[in-house]
Order: sequence, then structure tokens, then C-alpha cells
Amino acid sequence: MRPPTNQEIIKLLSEMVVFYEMDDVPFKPQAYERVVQAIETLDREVADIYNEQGVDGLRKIPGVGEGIAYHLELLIKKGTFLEYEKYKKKIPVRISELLAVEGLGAKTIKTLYQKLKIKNLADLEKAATAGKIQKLPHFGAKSEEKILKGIEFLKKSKGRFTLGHLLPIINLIENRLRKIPGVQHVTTAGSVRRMQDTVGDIDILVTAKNSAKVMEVFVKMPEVEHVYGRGLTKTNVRLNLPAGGGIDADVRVVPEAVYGAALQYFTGSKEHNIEVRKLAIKKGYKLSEYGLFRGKKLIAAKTEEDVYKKLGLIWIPPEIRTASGEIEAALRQAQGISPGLPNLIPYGSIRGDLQIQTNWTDGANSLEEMVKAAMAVGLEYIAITDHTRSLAMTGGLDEKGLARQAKEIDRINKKLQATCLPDRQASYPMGRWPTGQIGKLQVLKSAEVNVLKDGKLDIADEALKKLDLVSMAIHSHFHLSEKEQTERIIRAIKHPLVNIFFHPTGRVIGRRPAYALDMAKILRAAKEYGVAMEINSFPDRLDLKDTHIRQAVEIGVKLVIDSDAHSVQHFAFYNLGIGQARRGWATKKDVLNTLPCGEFLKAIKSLKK
DNA sequence: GCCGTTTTCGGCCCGACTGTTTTCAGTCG
Repeated sequence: MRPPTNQEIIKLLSEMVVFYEMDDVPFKPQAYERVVQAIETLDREVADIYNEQGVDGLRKIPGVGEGIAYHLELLIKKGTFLEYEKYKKKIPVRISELLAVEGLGAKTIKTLYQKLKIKNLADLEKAATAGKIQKLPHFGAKSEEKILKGIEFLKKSKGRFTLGHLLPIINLIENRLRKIPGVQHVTTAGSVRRMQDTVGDIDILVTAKNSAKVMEVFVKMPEVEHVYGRGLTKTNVRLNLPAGGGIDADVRVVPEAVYGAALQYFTGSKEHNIEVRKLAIKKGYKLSEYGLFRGKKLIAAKTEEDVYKKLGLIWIPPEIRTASGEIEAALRQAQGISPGLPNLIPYGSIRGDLQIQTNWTDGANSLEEMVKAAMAVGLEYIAITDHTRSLAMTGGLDEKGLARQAKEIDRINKKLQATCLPDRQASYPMGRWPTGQIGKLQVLKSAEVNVLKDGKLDIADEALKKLDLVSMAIHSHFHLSEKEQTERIIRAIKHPLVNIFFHPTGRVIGRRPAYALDMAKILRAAKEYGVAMEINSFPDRLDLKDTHIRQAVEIGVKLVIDSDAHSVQHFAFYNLGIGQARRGWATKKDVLNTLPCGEFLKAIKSLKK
């Protein structure tokens, strides 16, 4: 039997949360919830941990004690456990299916099952359409309508959206709210401020004197499809997105005097906030979105810095507020003990882009157009990385093709440096580039060399030697076993000419999961054989993931952050990649392409002892 | 069911809004 994946374990444990809640069992739901959260942020398979370290390994997962470790062991060995089977028999309801409907929770699911025998989404829709739900005690016409709306939403919604695709609409909404008289701050908090790769909803925090006016403007926006709830401090709507689909958005309006406390609260993550509030309680305080209090006395609220400081912490960057060691680090730093918080890589600090495709293969623009666009966003060097021979669908280049392209690059290097000066003041969707020295964009010869099934590269060494930089990538045989895939990748990493591993997990958010691989092993090999790992900034790649970046940083593997631009519009995404790097605790020193061109080349070559 | 610079027993985050109520439970973040 195949051992359960983390996703399957999470689904089962989440159902246990609801079963216990339906059964009015106290405290167990929270205990299970905590384990679900821990496994969600785990960068390894629980089954692998068990196979290597047994029950002791399971108990090292935060929140897993004797009882849950025992359940997990059975789950891994038998695919289920007694307690779960017991409840499934007692309450034969498709929990996760019903839970996905907006507004339904454990208690409602219980009532619907007991009174109307509703076991799944189809039963629910039938009962709601027939008007049976509104006749139940404590339900009414509105509850029923809400359920039908929820089902409809579920049918056409794809769930989470990538941050990169949402930013334009978020900027639009923020700007509308900023124009309202009396409005002071407008900040999108939540997962957007934490720069998470995907976003489930949009949380906008506003400070204003007249909240009624803010809510009025907000609910009347053309994108608003439905208003879930509207109050003077909180309004909740559903937006229609221009690209199709819909997403929920909240606005909270608070007085300017409590902006910091509210921002801290609404930025999350939920887990981070729970830890911070526990710390507050320990110190005799109470923390809410209205401030830090001792009894009824307000201690801090104006800025986030104040709130953290009064708790004995230093300010923690939003990207790492995940309850995974940042609070302890902030505590240490406030006391002058190291290691404190990492000095995260600043936005706007990328000087060179090492993955760019042109119309020599699957890019939309010519080499020259891409070079000009790169200069316009203020880059100092770029590597041209068209695909190689075996990627037939893109018309991948062979050794001769690469040689021809090299000549073209030589020509452009000569021509453009004299004639095209970058406009470093230009403002771009993702932010403003720093002013600096002008001129001199260096175009490097490179390639996105395809790794064959056996781990060999598809270009001869003689041709690779002529490139400034060699990058490898996986584009086929995604379904090898974890062991085979890992060995294949490590064989390629061992190649003496390889410098960078592009989009290492191969995931495409919302379309394709990562292929099976043992990232810890791959990172150790990358360290040993001097290969840098890419953080691909493309909105639906963002690969490496945050947890892998943190592993890489801990091991001392060097990183690069690229756009993977396939057209001139794609130079707008660096800050997504930097946000991802920050989520992985990366500093400027960890990311090689924050260096000027000459130093970068020296640094990346020196990895290969 | 978990966990420990108040604790190996006794705690477990906080508040807004809704719908159906006549004082509040459920859901959400």
C-alpha cells in the first residue's frame, strides 16, 4: 500500500477537527488543528519521517503528542486509524465537501445531518432548493439563500489566486479608497502583505474619520458581486475578477490611533498572532486589534513597532510571521542574544537576471527587445537562456544554434552599450528601481540546458564551455519515483559545468504539482558541487518554495532570483521572487545576483572549487 | 490532546457580524 501523502493526512485530520466539534468534545479540535497547521508547513513527507525515525520522529512535529503520534502511525501503516473510522461510521458525512461551503461550520453540518440527513454537497443543494433548510429552527430564508450562494461560488471558484495576478486589482482598490476625504492609511494586510505565493482573500485595513463613507464606496465598486456583511468597522464582499472567477475581500476601518495594533492583527498569520497573544498574556497583557492592554489601560497601539517592543520583541517583517521561530529570534535580538532575526534581502536589490527566453525559442520578443526592456528596468546584466535541443516543442537550440546566438549576443553587446541608456527613474508595477550608475548592460551567454531522463545534459561539454553560465532544468519525465528523480537531478548537479538549477521543483501553481524529489538531498548536493538554486519569480512558479529556501539558507546553498521572462512585460515580477526569498529567511548575501556583474561571475564560478 | 521561565495538572486567542432570536450561537479571520 502506498503511504498517505501530507495532503491526504491533512484532509483526514481536518475531518477529525470537525468530528470532535460536532461531538462537542472540548479542546481536541484545537489540538488537531495545530497539527494540521504544522504538517501544512512541513517540507517533508510525514510518511518519510516515520520510516526514518519512527514514532519519535512523528512526535517532533509541533503539536504531536502520544495520542496523535499513535494515530499517525496507524494512518501511515494502514491508511486509516480507529478513532477516524469510529466517527465516520457514527457520522457518515462528507465533511470536507460541506466545509468548503462559505458559512458552514461543524455545528451547522451537524444540524443539517441530524434534521435533514444531509451528507454531501448534492444533498445540501437539493434541500436548499426545495426550501427545506429555512424551516429548521434557528435557520431562515436568508441562511438558505446564503448556502445556495455558497454552493454556486464553490462551483465556479478555483480557490486561491496567485499573488502576482491579484496585485493590479488590489492596487486599483487601494487607490480608490485613498481618494476618499478623511482617509489616512490604506494598507492591504493578510497574506498579501506577507507576500504569500497564493492568496485566498483580500484584507484591506483603512484608518479614517468617517467609516460610513469608506464602506459606501467599497460596496459600490463595480467589481462587487455580493455583500456578505456590512458594518461600520467591518464589511465583507465578494469580487468578480476581470480575469474570471471571484475572490472575497474585507475592509476594516479603525481609528488612526490604533493603526499599528490593527495592522499587526490583520497581517497575521493566524498562527503568528496566536503566539504573540500568548506572549502578551504571559506578560499580563491582552492584545487585540484595538491595542495592547493591561487591564483597561492602553499600553501600545499606534505603530506595529510599539506593540512588538512592549512585548519585549523587535519588529518582525510580515513575510516571516509564520510562527516558525521568528518570535523567539526577535526575543533574542531584543535581548542582544544571537542569532536574532535575519537581515532579509531588501526589495529592489536584484542587479542581474539569469533566466530570460527570447524568440530564438519560446519567448515572444527578440533578443534585442529583451535587452532593451532589461535596461529599462535598471538591470546591470542579464543571461540569455533559451531552451536546448531536446525540448523540441520550443525549437530548442543545439550546439550550432548556441554558437550562432553567441555571435548575435556579441553584436548586441557592442551596439547597445553605446546607444541605449537605461531610464533608472522609471516606475514599474512592482516598485521603483533605485538610482545608480548608468549605462553598461552586460549580456551573458547562457542556456536553459535540458536534463535527460538519465541525468545527462542534452548539449555537448565543448559547447557548454563556451557559455558564460550554464543552467539546468527538468522539462520531462515528471513522474519518476522520488528516488529516481532525486538521483537523476543529483547526477546533473554533479556535472562540472553546471552553475544554476532552474525552477527546481517544477511546480506550476494551480496546474501542476511539484515532481517527487528529496529536496534535502538535492540541496546538500548543490552545496557540495557548487550549484546555485533559482528562485523563479514568475507568479505561478515561485520555485523554490519558501520552506525550501529556508533549508537552502541553513545549509549554505547560494540562491539567484530570476524573472524567467518570456516577454518584455515579464520584467515586472522580481519583487514576488524577493518576497519569496524573504519568506525563506534569505539575506542579501545568500542571493548572488545582488552582486555587480563581475563580482557575481566570480562568486558563482568560485562555488565550483 | 498537548504542554510547561507561574504549571506534570490545569489551562487552552480575540472580537465583529449575521440571523434568528428576546440574549445568543455559529462562523470567520
